[in-house]
Formats: sequence, C-alpha cells, structure tokens
Amino acid sequence: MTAPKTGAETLLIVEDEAQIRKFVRISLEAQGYRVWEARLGEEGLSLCAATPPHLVILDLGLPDVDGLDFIRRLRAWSAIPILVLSVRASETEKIQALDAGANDYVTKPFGIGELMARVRVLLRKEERQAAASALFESPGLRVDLGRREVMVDGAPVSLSRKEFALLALLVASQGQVLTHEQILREVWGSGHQEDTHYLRVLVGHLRQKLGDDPMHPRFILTVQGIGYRLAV
Amino acid sequence: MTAPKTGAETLLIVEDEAQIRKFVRISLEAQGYRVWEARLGEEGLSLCAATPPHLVILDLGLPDVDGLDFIRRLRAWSAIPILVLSVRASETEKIQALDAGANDYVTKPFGIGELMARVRVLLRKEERQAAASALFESPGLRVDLGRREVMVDGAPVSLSRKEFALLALLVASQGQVLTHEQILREVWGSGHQEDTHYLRVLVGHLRQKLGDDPMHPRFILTVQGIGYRLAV
DNA sequence: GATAATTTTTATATAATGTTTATATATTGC
DNA sequence: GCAATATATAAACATTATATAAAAATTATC
Repeated sequence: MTAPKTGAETLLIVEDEAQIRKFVRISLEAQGYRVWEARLGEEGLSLCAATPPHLVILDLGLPDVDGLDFIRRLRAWSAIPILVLSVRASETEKIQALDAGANDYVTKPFGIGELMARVRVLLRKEERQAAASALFESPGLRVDLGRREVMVDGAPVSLSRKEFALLALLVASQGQVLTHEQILREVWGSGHQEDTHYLRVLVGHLRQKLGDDPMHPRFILTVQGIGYRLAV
Repeated sequence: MTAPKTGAETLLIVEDEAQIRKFVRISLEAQGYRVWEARLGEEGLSLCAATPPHLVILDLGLPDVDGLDFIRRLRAWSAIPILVLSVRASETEKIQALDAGANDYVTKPFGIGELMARVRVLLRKEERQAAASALFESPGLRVDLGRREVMVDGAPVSLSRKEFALLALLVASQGQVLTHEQILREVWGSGHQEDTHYLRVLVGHLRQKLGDDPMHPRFILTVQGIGYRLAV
C-alpha cells in the first residue's frame, strides 16, 4: 500500500471520491501516520472490525451506506474516534452526526492544517485519567488509584513507578484489551511503540509482584498477538 | 441525548461579552446543565482550580489573558475539556488553539444547536465504557468485539489474532456473504487474494475452536464457489 | 556520594501461531 | 456415474510471540 511506518498511528479514510481521498491521504502520510483507505462504507466497517485503526475519517456522502448508519453501526461496539467530513453544511445534519457518535465534524472545503490539528486532538490521550474511578476491586486484587495502593489477597504490594502506571492503565480500561502499542505509548510515551520487549519485562515484574502465574493468570491476561488485559 | 441529566454537569463560560454569555448560558441551562460564568481569564482559571467544572467554554478574545495562555495554563494541570468560541476564523489561530490543548473550536456566528451538540460530544466520555461492550449474539454464539471475547454456549473460547480477525469480519457483515477475495484482502492484506488455501485452513481452525461441524455448521456457513457467511 | 532500587539491554528457552504440503472428502456440471 | 472443481483437515515446518533470567546503565534515596 504505502510506506508503512511501524509504530505510527493508523488512520482509516472512508471516502468514495478519489481526489479527496488522495489529498487527505498524502497530507496524513506526510505527518507520519499510517493510512488505510476504504471506498465503501461496508468495506470501512469490516476493516474496523478486522484491524481497528486509531481514528476513522468518514465522508458522510457514501454511495452504499448512509453516513449516520455507519456511525451507529461502528459505535455499537467500538469507541474509535470518528471525524466526519462533509459538503453538507446543514446544522441539523451536523447535530445528527455528532449525536450519533461522531467526535468532530469538518465541512468541505476545509483547510488541511485545521484538519490535521483536529486529527491530533482526537488522537490525544489525556482523556483516560478523567474516566478513571478511584477504586478497583476484583477477587484477590484491590487497586486504589488515588492512594497508589495495591493489595493482593489482603497483603499490600509495593510497585515501582512504571509497574504502577501499567497496572493503573489496565485498571482504567476495565478489562478491555490494550494493545502493545497503546500501552507503550501511554507508559513510555510516543517513540517507544516498538520496544515490545520493555513491556514483556515489565509485565513479568508486575506479575511476579502480584504473584500471578503467566500460564494460569488470575489478574493480567495475555492476548496473543495483541496485548494484555485485566481480568474483571 | 438531549434529555437533561440528573446530577447535572457543570459548565464554565469564560467570556467578556455579556450578550453572548447570556445567550449561551440560557441555551445550556435549558438543556439542564449547571452554568458558571467568568468575565475574565484569571477569574476563570481560579474557578477551575477551586471547583473544577466538567467543561470550559472559552472565548479567545478576553481582555486580560491571551486565549492561548489560558489554554496552556489550564492544561498544565488539568484535563478538563475546553471548547473555544471565537470570531477570528484564521486557520493558524485555530490550529494553535487546538494544539495548545483545546478540544474543539467553534467560529462565531455559530448555530446554537451545533454548539450544544459539540458540548454533548465533549461530555460524552463516561458513556464510552458502557457503549464499548455492546455485543453480537446469536443462539450459542456471543462475540464482544470491544473486549475481543468469544463465548460458545456460555464457555469462553480463546482465538488467535487471525482467527479473531476473521470472526470479527463475519460478525461485522451481519450475515452477508463475504467472498474469498474480500476476506483474504481484509485479513491478510492485499497481495494474498489468491491464497485461498490459507483461508480454508483458517476457517478449519476457527470452526474447530467454535465446535462447529462443517457438514452441518451452526455458525460459519460455506457458500460454495463464493465464500463464507455467518448464521444470524 | 554511596547504596539500593529501578529501568534498560542483552540473551535465550519455550510456546503459540502461521504457512506450506499433501491428501481425503464433498459438490457440481455434464 | 464420472470427471472436474471446490472444500476440509492433518501434519510437518517455519516464523513469530512470549516469558524470564541476568547483565549493565540509570535513577532515586538516604
């Protein structure tokens, strides 16, 4: 397809007009993003299911699927941010799209710089901490995010900074799978998305401190080829 | 979505023009939000520190503090969503504000309906977890795409990356037939569209893990000469 | 500034997955 | 019924992913 920069964020453009697709694609790739394309809505939805991108840029005027349907069908199971592009400037349509689950709405013709800025906003990840509830409990494990306290079977466990960051991330995701990339970006910062071995070592340490057996883990579950998730 | 919330969210308007302040305030209160006002930037910042609101609506043209400074100073310690209102439509300014940490940027004059919709988007975050775990169900099979969880007759089944990608694809197509080519392109990427035997092996594995008999399949149906589809 | 704790490297064993080859079975068109 | 084609699956092999140990480097703590 294109120069696939490994470690880069993946964006999916769902757009039938070849011209706009190319234009947006080139701009995004210049910023170092990996870009996939879909000409049709069904194709876009399938791609999201098979290999979820980090952001979807959606044209509302697709030939096969109604734009609002697309948003609703994706939102039925996924929280991937959606940025809508549209020629129609009607306020009603904007409101409908946003309420259906779109995260932003840009009207054509648009400035490419603004589009890029809005993409950056949607990929920014400061939102997670806001949603984090203070206390997590599951059989045997108890994590107090506010106090930075961890207990396993009633006994306190002291974790290092990174170990706690990883556990906090898993806790905040409520059992959702986190990909290696996601974890690396959030715990080590962007630029370390390929250092998967860091993660392995850290998970090893954390499991050891939690007394978790990797073959039959109680807490941190391995999802082969994808990442890790917390048992809830 | 427009239904007023109990335990209403608190919004802070930072705006010096009384007219706009009042206009926005009344619209927000009509939606059931609690609204605070600040005439000056400094006032707004101290309010955020003292009793953090759930969202800040910020006018960029404040008399005392530069808008970008406001955003940066708030972002130094807080992740409260910021929606910027501004008369200036210059793209550069939009980009600067968004990159400084604003979450959305609306240009005056704006439709109040659109503004409300964008407010809802920024306040939506908590719902994500609930929405993210919607699932696909058919008799005996249950697939949670967000959690990557698959259950057959109540028992969890663990799938490999490709196996899950294939199942997710079938699920996302809602029982529509997927051709060999389509599946090969989406799961293996373009360039493998003729490796039909890959697909056969994979379907075999998947069926085995799901306990599906190919002669009388409950889940994955063969469409001779064309491809496969999911029973729905 | 010395010591301990943590993090990053490096290296290696093991397990899981993916690909290929081969072969058996079923389906379709004639 | 008999080729021709399409499908299923078994098993060997190659590749990739995972876990973990132990070193070197860095950072924190007293």
